[in-house]
Amino acid sequence: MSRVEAATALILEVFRLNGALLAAGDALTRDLGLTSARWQVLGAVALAGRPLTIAGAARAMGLTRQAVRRLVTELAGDGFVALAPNPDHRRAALVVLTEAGRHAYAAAQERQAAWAARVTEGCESDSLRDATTLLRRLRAALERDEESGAAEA
Amino acid sequence: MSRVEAATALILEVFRLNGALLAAGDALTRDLGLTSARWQVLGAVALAGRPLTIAGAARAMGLTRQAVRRLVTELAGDGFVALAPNPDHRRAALVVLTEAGRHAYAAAQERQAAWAARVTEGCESDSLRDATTLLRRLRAALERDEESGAAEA
DNA sequence: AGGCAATTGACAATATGTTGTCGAGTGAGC
DNA sequence: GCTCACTCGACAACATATTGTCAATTGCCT
Repeated sequence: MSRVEAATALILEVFRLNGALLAAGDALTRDLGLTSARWQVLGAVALAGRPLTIAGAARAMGLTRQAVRRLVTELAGDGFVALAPNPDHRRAALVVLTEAGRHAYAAAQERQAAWAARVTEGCESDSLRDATTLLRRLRAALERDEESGAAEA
Repeated sequence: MSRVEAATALILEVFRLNGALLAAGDALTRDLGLTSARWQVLGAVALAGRPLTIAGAARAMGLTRQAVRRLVTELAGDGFVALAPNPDHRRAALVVLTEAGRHAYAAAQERQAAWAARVTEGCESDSLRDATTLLRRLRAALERDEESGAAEA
């Protein structure tokens, strides 16, 4: 199997795994009023160390501002986050977790830890790390390729 | 870093890479009238070895029938595929590539090979294979976990 | 034959994410 | 201070994919 074939197989598996992970995350957090996407937003805000704007959270998650904005609007409507005035920028409010948001996120995180331990049973930590490193490198190369002359090929 | 932390990092990277791959595939095939999703449907049909129904293609791709149905309807509208009567099942028609479909898929495949060779430069084939194997195992464990008692946890 | 469970395509509702566009706000350079 | 490029949130349009539901079809079991 050539390198290109191996890469193609990896890509297709990433697509499948992505779908399966989203489904698993949805199931894991459904009764908390969360979904995979909403949970990930809470995580970005919770783990940032400092308050984030919508655009900042989007950068932290690798999504577009617009996608995160929609999720934040919904999360705010459901009381998981609130928008606090930003002293440094009148227009770009800061997304902060409410008590309910912290609570839901903590519950989700607990479940995820148990779940992750379960499904990675028999996996070496090193293998997981190696795979992560490879995917990261691949994505870096891919993004480099895009912004270079790939468009006019 | 614990196994759970390593798994979490891997999961987040899968989400990001998935998004980046979709964007790259869209850019790669835009002028052919394709997208990542449509291209993948053509691939499933082209590589199956035998004619596929919509549900069969969905299974081959790891998506739902409904998602594939929509794409097939659009692809048929654009002349990339056609629906042929299925001798074995009056209701479930067979998806077949048209001449235009074969043409577009071949062009996309050529570009993808060059692209994959470019972005995997410096990656060992073995590393790609190992990562694929790990992701596959992870997904298998995940799907096993779902259908077992994970829902009532 | 007759019934029944599983599969299939269709349709609807919803969630997620992208691109494109716009005006408001910010900050650096002049 | 002015301008100009950049960033930001908002809005709209669209692509992708899921769940839920339904009736038609099929094949198995009795």
